[in-house]
Amino acid sequence: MSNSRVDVLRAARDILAEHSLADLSMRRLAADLGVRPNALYWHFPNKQTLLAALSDDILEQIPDAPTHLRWDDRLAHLARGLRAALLEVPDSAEVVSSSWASGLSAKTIVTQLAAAARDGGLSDRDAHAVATAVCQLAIGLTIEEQTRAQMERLQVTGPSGRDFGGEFGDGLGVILDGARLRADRSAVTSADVESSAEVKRT
Amino acid sequence: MSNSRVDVLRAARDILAEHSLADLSMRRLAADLGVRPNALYWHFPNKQTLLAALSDDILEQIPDAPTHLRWDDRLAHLARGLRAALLEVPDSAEVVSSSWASGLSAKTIVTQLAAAARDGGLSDRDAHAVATAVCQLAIGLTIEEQTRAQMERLQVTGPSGRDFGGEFGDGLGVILDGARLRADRSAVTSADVESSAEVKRT
DNA sequence: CGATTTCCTGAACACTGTACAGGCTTTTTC
DNA sequence: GAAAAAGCCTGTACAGTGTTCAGGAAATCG
Repeated sequence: MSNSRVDVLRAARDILAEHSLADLSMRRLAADLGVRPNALYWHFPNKQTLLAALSDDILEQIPDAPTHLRWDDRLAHLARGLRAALLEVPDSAEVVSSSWASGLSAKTIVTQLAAAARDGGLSDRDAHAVATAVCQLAIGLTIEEQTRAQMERLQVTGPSGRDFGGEFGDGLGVILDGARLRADRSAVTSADVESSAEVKRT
Repeated sequence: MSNSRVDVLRAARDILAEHSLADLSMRRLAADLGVRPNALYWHFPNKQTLLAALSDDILEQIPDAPTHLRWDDRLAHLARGLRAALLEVPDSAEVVSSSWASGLSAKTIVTQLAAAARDGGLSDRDAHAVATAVCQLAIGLTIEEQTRAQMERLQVTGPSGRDFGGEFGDGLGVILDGARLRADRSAVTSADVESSAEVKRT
């Protein structure tokens, strides 16, 4: 009869899925759970941390990259997984964005992406740079896409005519090219120092 | 005695500068202008479009890139100008992000960045991809930075220890590397077709 | 002068996140 | 099996939010 923390998160997800972030109020969420609004404050200290937990929840759906893939393909795989996970839940990109900004959520996807980049021979700095560039691109573009989708649903605007999937693929391609270029560079500069150069390109 | 549209925008900027986005309510803004809240609805149909105008206002401060620079340095110049303009006004990155998402603001910086990339010989698609990657990186990272700054100001959190300037520089470097790689590619593939190849790299 | 534009007021509506104190069940412990 | 503790919720309330509507004063223009 009583709700648990995961019940709350599931209900929150459902509101996003069937309505929008604007409809995700503490009152609405409580009503869907058959409970008074302040009951939610037993599970979460405030709305912000609730949204952060929801954000982590959504990003946990990203599948791990197959280990047999080359590092750059693994990067691409994770990146597309991130975008797919965001697209799965309407307005989730905005939730993730503000949760990352508030520092209340995990950002494990960044470390996963960075790990893949490091496998390509990139320095920690470069690997982290690639990871953040990919994440910001995915999140930023998806915010735009999902906001448009919501506006179209409310009929306040017609179709944008933009191909967000294409834009993301193009941007990802540019970043990956940059990453590969740096992988090559570090391969030649460390060839006489490192012996276990696992780089197998060209 | 009566306020004009630009007065409202200036007052809104001041609230961001001296307080935060959370303090930028219609009531607070009206109070600062010595006016009742609903008076603002003569100038703007709603808060969203007010914020979009504010966003355009902030991004107009980005200086044009010197024409004597090479295309990639011009790109870097514009990118740093974008970041600098955002850092000038606290919480402006979040304002710009939601204004872009709502489609109510101009995004001229994207076309400027894309134009610079096209000067490097990139296709329209690639140029646009580079421009969006740069913008999303700048905006996304600055949202995090400014949110942290606000939290530190309210003492809810200690210093993050992150070097946002460095992270931005690194990410920008990766994207620019990707852009340069594509510039080189299109230079060789179009060498036998185009005669006016202005690319002067290596 | 009258008409029009520009800017504002007063009052109200339907919301929002959150705080405090207290109460009922279910589970754990001695 | 009684006592204690967890877990989850209620009632009420506060202080704020964006926005709407009808109306009004003051400046500008023909």
